[in-house]
Amino acid sequence: MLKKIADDLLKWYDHAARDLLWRQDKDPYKIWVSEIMLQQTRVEAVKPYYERWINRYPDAQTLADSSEEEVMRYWQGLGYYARARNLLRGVREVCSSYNGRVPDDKLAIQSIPGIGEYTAGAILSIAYDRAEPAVDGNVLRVFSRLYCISEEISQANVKKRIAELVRQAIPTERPGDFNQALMELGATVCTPRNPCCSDCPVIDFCVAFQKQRQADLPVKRQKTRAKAILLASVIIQQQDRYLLIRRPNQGLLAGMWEFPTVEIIEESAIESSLSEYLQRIAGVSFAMGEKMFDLTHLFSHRKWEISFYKGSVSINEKAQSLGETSKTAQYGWFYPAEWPQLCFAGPHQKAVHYLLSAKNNDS
DNA sequence: AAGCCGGGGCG
DNA sequence: CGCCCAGGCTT
Repeated sequence: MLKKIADDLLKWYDHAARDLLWRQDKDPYKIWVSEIMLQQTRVEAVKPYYERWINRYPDAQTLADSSEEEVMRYWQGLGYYARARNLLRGVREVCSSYNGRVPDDKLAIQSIPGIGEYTAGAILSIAYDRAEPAVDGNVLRVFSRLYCISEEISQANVKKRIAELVRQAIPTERPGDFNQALMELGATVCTPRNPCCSDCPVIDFCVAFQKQRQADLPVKRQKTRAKAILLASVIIQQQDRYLLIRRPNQGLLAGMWEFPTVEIIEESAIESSLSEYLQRIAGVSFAMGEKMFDLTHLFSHRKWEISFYKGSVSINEKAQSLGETSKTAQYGWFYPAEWPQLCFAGPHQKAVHYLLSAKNNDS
């Protein structure tokens, strides 16, 4: 029975599998990169990033030798930026402690930063032909339906049970293809909404389909809604350069650049709040100008509503502050021509596009 | 166990 | 608009 599921699934996979760059060889480093990029990220979004990445960093050593600054630029726009930092750390660890070879041991590989339960199983099965489960959101959904599991799937014991069910079904011949086939099925047929059961290669084994419960599964607890936050940002220009500030090294959008921004607590206190902030961060006196535009940006757990204003700083302190720009500074004055070299926080990247296109229309 | 961490596509 | 995605780490 389990054997038949694996056979049918693999037969389906052999003709239904999408042609993806990272499926062209089993280089553990390349599989690793693809799995990290694919975490919580759709295949279509990953494609261009993966291609550019492999062209620039074809092997672990090349990546290990690169600067975090540059690596972050190659990741810019993909989201979840800790993934890139962990990948760089992990690759450096592999080069220094494992002689450049990605470990094939479950315990060792899972101790590498950024590689957890799922990614460990994915790399071991795909790159090393090891019969390890790789249980991601797709597999949880597929199995919750196959076995009609109606408990909440984020619970640790439910995940563990599903991992064991997968383990029992893994064929020894093609464990990597089997895991990928499960994910492919979840991504293209056994989808979250409107699963296409008529196309399913394992419909005969699906308990949820037999009970017509597939639309009710998997059961997930509801997430807390994104909290709205009001922000004010200022565009400050001095002699063709603009003031930018680097966000703290921890937390949301860590270490990325943005226009000076404060949270609006009191509508009437925007200017004083910005003044205090700019005095503290950059040591300049500030005067607010006209409003330029509004912008909203939705994260998974937060919603930013930003108003952008023009602003200026006092002449006296200008000369002093213009000299402060440096790569490691928490703030700096940059020409628009330098902006493309910087990692902007998502919402501010939108503002940059707006400003640059407005500039081009002027000239 | 729950919260944090991005960005985009889709119904 | 809300949901979800080839999750991992921190608290």
